[in-house]
Amino acid sequence: MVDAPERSVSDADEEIMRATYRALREHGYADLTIKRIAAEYGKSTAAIHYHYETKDDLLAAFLEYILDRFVAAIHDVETTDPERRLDLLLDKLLVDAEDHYDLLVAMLEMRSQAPYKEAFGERFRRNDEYVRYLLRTVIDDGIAEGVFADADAERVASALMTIVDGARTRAAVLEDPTELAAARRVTDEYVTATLLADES
Amino acid sequence: MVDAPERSVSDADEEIMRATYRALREHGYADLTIKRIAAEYGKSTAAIHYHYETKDDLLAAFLEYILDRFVAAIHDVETTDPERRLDLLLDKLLVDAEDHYDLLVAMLEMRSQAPYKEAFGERFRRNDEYVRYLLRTVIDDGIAEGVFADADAERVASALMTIVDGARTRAAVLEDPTELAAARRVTDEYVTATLLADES
DNA sequence: AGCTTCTTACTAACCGATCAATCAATTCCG
DNA sequence: CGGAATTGATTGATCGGTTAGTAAGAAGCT
Repeated sequence: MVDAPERSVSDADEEIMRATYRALREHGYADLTIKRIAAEYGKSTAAIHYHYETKDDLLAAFLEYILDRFVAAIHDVETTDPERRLDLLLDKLLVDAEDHYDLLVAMLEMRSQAPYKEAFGERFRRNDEYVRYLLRTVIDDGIAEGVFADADAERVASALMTIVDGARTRAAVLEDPTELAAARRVTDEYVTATLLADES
Repeated sequence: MVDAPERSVSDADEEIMRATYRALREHGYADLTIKRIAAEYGKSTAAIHYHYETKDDLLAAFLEYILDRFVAAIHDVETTDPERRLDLLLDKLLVDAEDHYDLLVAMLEMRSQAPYKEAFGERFRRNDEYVRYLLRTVIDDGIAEGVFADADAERVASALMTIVDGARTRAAVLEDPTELAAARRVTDEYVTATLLADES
């Protein structure tokens, strides 16, 4: 009953995910090897294989882990006021990414492998649908409350996500984090033009 | 004088570029090996190394080759009417990409390696600046001719490129080519709202 | 004692790159 | 003109290195 330390059964798993995270930021996805993950883990490569049969299994688990963290981060936007909530969501999607440039690059690498790794594609699509759902919902709420003009919430959400992904890709590829802040202003312009175009 | 065949000095180079292009579309950048390029080339791997010292050299040459083709394609937009020219440029950037999905994916892979391969980053930045110059110029021309409303051409061009890159990333990652056409409509909306907002 | 966890040592496959050797075409020279 | 020398292009074999994954047994915990 002395479960005080409460090192849960999958305690090692959590540490391996963290080690993978560090190795990924340090070496990038293309140069992410089991050896390097093991080095961060502080144990042998075989120890990794004890917990995860194949590298693919580990990577799939890691993608689950990292996207769950992302969802958790975006989930703590609790404001219900539609205009404020949309602002905060876009901040999470664009502004917060500035502090994690290495991760931004690595995630772009992983995303570029989606067409070749079905597990990746599936998980990225699911995440995409979740974000789209959040955006569509807040927009629809705003329309229902009358603070947003009548608009096609689905299309507006898609447009915003395209801008978000464009900014992330450009920030990573051009090694220019200011792309994110610039895109944040574009989303504001877009929101103002399409959702706040009141003819009062 | 009988230079009829005219197999130019760098004839082999051209064929290797084409072989690389085929191998890239077929296997993707991550799985692009000299062996696979040689297979497409129809000769041995050593034959590749005879023409290009290292794999990096070959890849740098290929990126030059493929981006030169892109520039050539975008260059044949000769219309001078600003509104029409902007439309055609955006068509080249978004609509035409639909026919080359495999290349779209591979180019995203290569772009994601820009932070690790300075030669890539440099070349991608140069290409980016060229596209930005084209867009800025056509917008400034339109403003000068009075067909576009007064606007910050640099910022509008950046916004359009963010949308373009977002659509390309999403089309590749989500394996959904319709993202491109959808983004094309967003650019139209954006152009209408920022450049054609005449209060006649 | 017995189960979980881990290490050491290993394999098989693949990678980019290098090597000497070969062949065909071209150039040089008497 | 014609043989000799040179050059460009290519092959097959191989090298050193790295990869993911495996096998067998030791350590440690309960």
